[in-house]
Amino acid sequence: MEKVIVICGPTASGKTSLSIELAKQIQGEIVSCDSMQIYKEMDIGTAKPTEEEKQGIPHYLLDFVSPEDRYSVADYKKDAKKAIKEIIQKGKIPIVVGGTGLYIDSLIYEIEYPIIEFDETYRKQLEKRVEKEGLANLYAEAKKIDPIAIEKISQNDAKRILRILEIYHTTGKTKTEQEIESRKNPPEYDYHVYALKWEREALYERINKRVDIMIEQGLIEEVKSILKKHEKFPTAMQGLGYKEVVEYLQGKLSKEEMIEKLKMETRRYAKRQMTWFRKNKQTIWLPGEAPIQENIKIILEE
RNA sequence: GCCUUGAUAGCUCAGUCGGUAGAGCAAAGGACUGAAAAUCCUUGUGUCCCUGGUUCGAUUCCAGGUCAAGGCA
Repeated sequence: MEKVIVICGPTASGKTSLSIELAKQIQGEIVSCDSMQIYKEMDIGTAKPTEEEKQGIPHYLLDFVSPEDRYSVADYKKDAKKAIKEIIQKGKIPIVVGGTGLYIDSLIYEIEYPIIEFDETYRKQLEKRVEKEGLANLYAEAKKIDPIAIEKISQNDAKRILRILEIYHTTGKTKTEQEIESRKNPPEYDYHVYALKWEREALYERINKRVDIMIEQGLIEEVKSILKKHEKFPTAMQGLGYKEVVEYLQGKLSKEEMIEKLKMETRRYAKRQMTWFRKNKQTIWLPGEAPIQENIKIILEE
């Protein structure tokens, strides 16, 4: 089984520089695993690696989706598998790098997502019903359809309640049934998962600094020009840095408040990422503050 | 200098007719299968400014002090 290296870790942990240095030394190519860096035009706020930073290393799944388009794990799984295959065929080693835990899991656990069209009309219909009838009604309905799945879901978790209804509506299957089917196949590659670890304080300091740099580099201008160019953003404007700047541009926050909020939200995001990555017991933890070469040594010894 | 008001959780503040205290926010921990940088769940946090008095018992009442804000000189 071919080996695939996975490098994850919270935001601002140094994944990019580690992965590029590693790729240079082992004839690797990089498959990004980041739900926001996929978008075109969103460069500063997503801390997308620049051409200079890439140092000639090919990067896949970066900068290829319009902010107007919808993109999901299912798309990611398909695109990432294709990229990995291509890299292996070239005789290079694939390095999956990114902080989107859900996307990483779709690969390392080989989760299958059958092809389903997204039913926008039905989603809107459900959202209207939430407004009119209240979420409790839909919760009750979801409970009837899939009592097992609903056990794990809070009565307030609108997204997941709607998803149970959506899956049933479009496939005629329950979420529980679908999840069982999705786990049928064993992983196609030998994934080696590494995660960068930092002391909380040190990581938070890096995050704060990174946000200041983003503002200096012109994040506000970037958001303005995206808003000018596009009208609808099904997911892109959920990105950290984008939604906060939008609030600032709408006059809901002062510039200082916006910057503070962005830092806070980014710290919280990093915390959620760490919770996610801790779950996977086969992950090998790398000290974030160690010299890059030392972490590469650990990876090469595996 | 005088008068008034305030001092309680990391922050903003509520409260205790005297039996050692609570909201929001922040924080910490967790969940996560087609929106995931999203969404959601759980949980603390205390010399109640200091010193003395009254009292079985004071964060609460009284006196003095310190600091802060406002007013008058």
